[in-house]
Amino acid sequence: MLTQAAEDYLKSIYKLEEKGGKVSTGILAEYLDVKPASATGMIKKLKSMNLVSHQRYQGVTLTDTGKAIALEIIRHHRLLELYLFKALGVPWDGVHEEAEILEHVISEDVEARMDEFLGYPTADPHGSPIPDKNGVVPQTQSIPMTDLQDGQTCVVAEVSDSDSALLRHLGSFNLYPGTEFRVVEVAPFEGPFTIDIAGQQAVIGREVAKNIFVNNVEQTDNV
Amino acid sequence: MLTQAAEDYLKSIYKLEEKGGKVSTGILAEYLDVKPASATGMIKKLKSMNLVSHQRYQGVTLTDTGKAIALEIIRHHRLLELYLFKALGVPWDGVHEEAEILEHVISEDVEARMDEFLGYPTADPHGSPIPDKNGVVPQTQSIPMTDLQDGQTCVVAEVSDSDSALLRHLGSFNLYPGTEFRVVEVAPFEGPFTIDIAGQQAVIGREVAKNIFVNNVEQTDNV
DNA sequence: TATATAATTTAGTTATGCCTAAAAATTTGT
DNA sequence: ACAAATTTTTAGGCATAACTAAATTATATA
Repeated sequence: MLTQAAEDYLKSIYKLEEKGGKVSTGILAEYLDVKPASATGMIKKLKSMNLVSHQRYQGVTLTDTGKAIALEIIRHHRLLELYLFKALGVPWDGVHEEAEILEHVISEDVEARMDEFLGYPTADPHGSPIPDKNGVVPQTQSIPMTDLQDGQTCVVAEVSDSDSALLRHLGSFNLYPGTEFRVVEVAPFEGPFTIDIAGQQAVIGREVAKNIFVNNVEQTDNV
Repeated sequence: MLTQAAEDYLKSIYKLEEKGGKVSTGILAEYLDVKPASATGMIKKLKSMNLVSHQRYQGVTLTDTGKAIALEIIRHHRLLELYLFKALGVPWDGVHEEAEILEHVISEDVEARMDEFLGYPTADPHGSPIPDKNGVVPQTQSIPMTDLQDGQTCVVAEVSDSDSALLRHLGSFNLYPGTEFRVVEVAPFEGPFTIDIAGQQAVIGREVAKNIFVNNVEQTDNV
């Protein structure tokens, strides 16, 4: 059994690999809020367990085994988020913190039972895809809200899940995955977005918009 | 926040206080499967946090604060057992092991939501009382099955929860809390009990019977 | 291509937390 | 009161996981 810290490192390496290319010790350390030397230490430990590949100064990569474990933990996390949300009514801005702890301790049996209860879901309450039990991640195609233009209609696909204040803010506009909205105006010079959500207007700043991903984009210039 | 080990010590002290009188270092150590020196060490640590009272060579007692924490953990454990059983269908011989881990990590919010979902229950799947959120333990009066005589009818109140093989054995007879049965015969010389459960006869050995507690005992010599 | 800068690794330290064996202290039983 | 049993103290082990400082290696640029 891996320690919680080791699991967190694997999960972080997976996420960093997914978003950018090479995962350097420094980037990993920054992501986990530890010093680079600490990351080097854990990388050596994970390498000795054949969970990562690593050559000095060349960044780190998950092995197939390491990737499987990372996906398993991400699966736990997202299933838990959805389960807590749907079965126990935990507010969507609170599920991340709960899942962050529980993801390391639930059994495979409980995982399978939650999965069944939820009807084998493919996305968590923030729209992030839930890997299936074989580690296959459902693919979605979404673009950042910051790429939208005036007059476009779209559907929220996913929002960043780690800042609960942001989630509460989005919730106050009813801006959840699945919500449709139309871009009324994009203010010039990197300005905010004015959008229309079911008849209600809302102003969304750039920094917030960066955390929102959408799909089903259509041009609907007519009001 | 207490460590898991510290919480386990508090829980164990509570259970030992409940069953017998004085909790000596040796008894506690044996119960937790550690050496007496380890127990002494933890007792000192708990004492420094005002969770136990202790005078050298005189055994250990929970303070009010320590007792409250012990009851909180026991509440977590038993609520979890019932929740896993009812909401997720985990078999009753498996819920103890799961709860043993989760009891240390669930939040108060999740605890409260499980409690609400379950309708503020007072007993877990093995019949053990669930302390309420103020630490009040529902009182029940039950007697060991070994005290029963021929011809008595009773209802299973509680069974020991820590041996899953025993639980599967009882399950094979449908002998759950709430199950009614009649004692057909008590074999002499500390022999086994022959009982009738809804028309099915079963033979229950002394060692098993010691782990079963019953109430609603009535004399019903007539067949 | 040399050198300055940045990133990474190594080595050693700190801190936590729980455990044990052996020796010393204390209590208990007869 | 003495021997036996129990408990405590002492001293140390092991594992995890973080840190700092110094050394090493890579890279960027002049």
